[in-house]
Amino acid sequence: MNIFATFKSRIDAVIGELAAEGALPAGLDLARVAAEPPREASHGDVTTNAAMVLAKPAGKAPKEIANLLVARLKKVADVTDASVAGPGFINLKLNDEIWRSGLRDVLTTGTSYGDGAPGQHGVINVEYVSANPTGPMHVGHARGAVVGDALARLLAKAGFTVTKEYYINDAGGQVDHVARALRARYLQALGKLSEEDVQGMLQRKEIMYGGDYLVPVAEALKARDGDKWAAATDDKVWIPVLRDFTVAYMMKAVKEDLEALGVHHDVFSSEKALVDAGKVDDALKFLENAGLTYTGVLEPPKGKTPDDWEPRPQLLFKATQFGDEVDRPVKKSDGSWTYFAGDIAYHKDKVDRGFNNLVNIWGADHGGYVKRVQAALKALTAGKGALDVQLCQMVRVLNNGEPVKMSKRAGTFVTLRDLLDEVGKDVVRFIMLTRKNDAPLDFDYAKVMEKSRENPVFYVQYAHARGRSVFRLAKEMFPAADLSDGGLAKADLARLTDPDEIGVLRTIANWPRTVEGAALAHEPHRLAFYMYELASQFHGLWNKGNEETHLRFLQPEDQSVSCARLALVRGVGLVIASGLAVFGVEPVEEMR
RNA sequence: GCGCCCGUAGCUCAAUUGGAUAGAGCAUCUGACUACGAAUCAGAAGGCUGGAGGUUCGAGUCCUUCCGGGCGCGCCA
Repeated sequence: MNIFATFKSRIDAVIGELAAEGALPAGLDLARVAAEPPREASHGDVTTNAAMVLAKPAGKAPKEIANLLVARLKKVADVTDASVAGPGFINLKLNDEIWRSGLRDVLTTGTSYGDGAPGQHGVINVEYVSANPTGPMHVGHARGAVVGDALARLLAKAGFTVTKEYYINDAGGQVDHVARALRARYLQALGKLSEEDVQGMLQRKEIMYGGDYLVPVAEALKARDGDKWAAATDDKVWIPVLRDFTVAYMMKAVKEDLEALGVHHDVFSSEKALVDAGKVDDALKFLENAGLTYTGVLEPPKGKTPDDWEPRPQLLFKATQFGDEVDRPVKKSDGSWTYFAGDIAYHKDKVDRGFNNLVNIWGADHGGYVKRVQAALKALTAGKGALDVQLCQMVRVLNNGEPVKMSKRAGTFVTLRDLLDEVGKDVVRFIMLTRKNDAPLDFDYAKVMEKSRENPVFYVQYAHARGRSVFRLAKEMFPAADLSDGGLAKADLARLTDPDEIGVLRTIANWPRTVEGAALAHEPHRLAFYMYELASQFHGLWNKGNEETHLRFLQPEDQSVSCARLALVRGVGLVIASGLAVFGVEPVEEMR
């Protein structure tokens, strides 16, 4: 039960009554009326802006409306007081019992507390990672993977039906380049080239990928095929073979990395399969029939004409009709499709599979690409499809403040494996979600393992572990008590009276709002801040008991109050566990 | 040059998406351990939200413009 949603509907009902009696105009739009927790706790328990947002449409002063509403709201269930404040806010004070009943909800629903009604928001497709199968996953991919996965879990929790998807860029020039690089490493494995030869080829740009991660791939190819491809001269023959071999090898590695990170996709879509099935041709035919493609010549970008610029007629998509700055090429000069053409086909494919609500998680370096894909989606769906692109900024990897250098070209970059080996899956996942994704993130090996309040993953886990340790002790202290969630739900929660105890219950009551808000905004990181806040309150309460012993959770002489407080401790634990589940992080039973 | 993102306490970041007196942590200062694990907690101090205009009951949030930073800008993906 979402307390704020409950009061939103009660407030709406009061407005409806007043309208029915003629005190307010009928048919007011209540969409902007909100029932929220006030920022300032001293303002009460629930605040509403109703009087202010209705002032203009109702043609009355905010305070006048507020006074009308306050008189009625005082009589609404659970309200102990209502008052007008500031420019027309209405502050409601509630019976503490409402927070206690919120805690009972947590105990009876467990970690599904805060879930939206399944399917209430329809279907949605989240595409993330989509790393090129040309090398191992690095930190940048890891951030996208975690953000996408957490967002998908969050959306599911809020009541979306979610499909998690990965787009494999296994067509086009990059995978051919990898095939050529693999050929060099293969010849090296056969003893026909030296390391110096390979580095020379790299410097002369004869091959584009030089990382030694291709060495084991070459060994594997040699193990399978011997020297079968050593003498092959026709690159139409050997490139497809080596390319497919690399792609398969890399995708296997990528999937293993994702598995180790706890990321699972429902669907893997292959660009090559799309091309082979003729879907790119179909999609472009679709746009052509709609009159949205033409052959034209693009102007060079203003103020920055590339050295080798030459005007060239190309097949273009009329992206400007859908909000993009320029029309975008869909065909290369050699007649093959551009990457964008493939992406048009891919997004059409998603739409054809029934998805009109799409989210893509990309690296920030693809920011310039967003508008054209959104334009394409509008063109493909007659404006009905929605595509939100969440861009992930850089991750700076540090060790005790020292930057760890990354360069994919030189083959030295921080891989996802490095991260996992260094700090573990749960820490990687949590830290990646402690910033909004469009802000750069510092990932410091040393700091994320620190056991201090500065380290949010530790701080939140510590709160959970502390709660568990109370239960271990409680079982010894009250062997006969029913400490199951169901048993605690029956505890006499009226024994929870301290303002800080009620404060924790307030935060717990805010969890469903937080989940829904974060889901609709596509911002999973909000849950990290929520969990930190809840942990902070819990630690505060714990420590208060150090000085005021009557506030300690366990009172050996008073099982009734102990059980009420255990219910609170359990509620905190369940909400934290529920947030960590969205993050794909295991709550710990004890700190080691 | 153009487009997108960003600019909040000395530092790292929040701010319920347009709400009330802009909040946390670190660092600084002051306190609390014969403990429910102090790996923590309580308190103090710290601000012209980059600058200037505008929109309205109300702006860190929206619009315009300038300054500063990041990313990108036709046959890479």
